[in-house]
Amino acid sequence: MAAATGSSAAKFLTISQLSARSGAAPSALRFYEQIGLITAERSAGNQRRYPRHMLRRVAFIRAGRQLGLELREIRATMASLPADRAPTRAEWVRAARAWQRQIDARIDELQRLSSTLGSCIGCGCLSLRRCGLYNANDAAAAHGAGARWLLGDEPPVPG
Amino acid sequence: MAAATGSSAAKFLTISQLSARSGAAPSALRFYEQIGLITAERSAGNQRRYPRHMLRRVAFIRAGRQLGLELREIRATMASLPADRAPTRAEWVRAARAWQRQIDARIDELQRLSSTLGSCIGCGCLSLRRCGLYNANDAAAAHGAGARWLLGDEPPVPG
DNA sequence: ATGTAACTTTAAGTGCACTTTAAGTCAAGA
DNA sequence: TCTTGACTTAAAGTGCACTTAAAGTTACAT
Repeated sequence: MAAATGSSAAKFLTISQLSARSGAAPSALRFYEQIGLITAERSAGNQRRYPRHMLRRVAFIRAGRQLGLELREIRATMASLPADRAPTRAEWVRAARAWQRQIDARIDELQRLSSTLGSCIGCGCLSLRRCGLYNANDAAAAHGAGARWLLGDEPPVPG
Repeated sequence: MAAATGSSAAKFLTISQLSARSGAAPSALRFYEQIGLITAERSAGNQRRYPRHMLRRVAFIRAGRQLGLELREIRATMASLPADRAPTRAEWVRAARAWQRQIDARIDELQRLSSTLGSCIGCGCLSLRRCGLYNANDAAAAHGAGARWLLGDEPPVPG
């Protein structure tokens, strides 16, 4: 076996070890480093060496991506976590709660849309005037146009 | 006032009328046409003219995008809707239900992740061995690496 | 008839999150 | 020492969903 591969009890991880255990491709890890999401120390020969707590950090990033968060949002949340050591319990709880709020907001949004669609199924959505969803989406209405008339093909002029 | 702008009771809509009422930019409408999501008839002078039911179709696309669906998924769902006329109630109900299933699946996924994060907050996630989330994410596990060790920095070797 | 807003096209550009490529360097077993 | 896999870099490429630009045409009130 070549390089540092296999020394699983070592203090530092190589990029392929971190990749294998975090699920992020090596190229992704280099990219994360480029944009300042993670950092790496270097070996004598200029290869990246990651302290073990970096695995938690990368896992956190991957989990965020799975939740549909953008890297910039993840970066914002991670700004409260230390880059050079494992977080304390209090630090971790704060960060995790911030995410839970974002997830829950997204769930609310989807549930609202799901129930909109539900009523929509109920009414058949073939007539705007009889559709209870008429102007149901305030966020879109605030934008001026949006999905105000999700189903209708007539302007909101009563009569 | 120039062009067809303002004739809101007309049988056909211009691209800017459809844009204003659907919330999609004219460039987006042209793009949707390019990839076959919508179609347009043409005026004598080669300008796009949309039948009124096209508004429903575009609204459907926009709603799907808001739900986080990709255009290819939206296209798949819309394949069951007629391109040249308003859908019947039965057609609409089928399509809407297909979406509701997708939304609900996404909600389930997020709720699972939210509760994972919740337990995670509870345990502090500073020790893999004591963390109940250990291997909680089967989807990731199935992929080989994934977020199997969301929080830990040790391999899943008990003892 | 004229002015101008709205339209047309094709091609290139944008932002995100990466991946791939190319050319070269490092690490370690045989 | 040699070989080979793992690593390094910078730059270009990918896929998605559009937007912007440039150059020219159409529609319509006046």
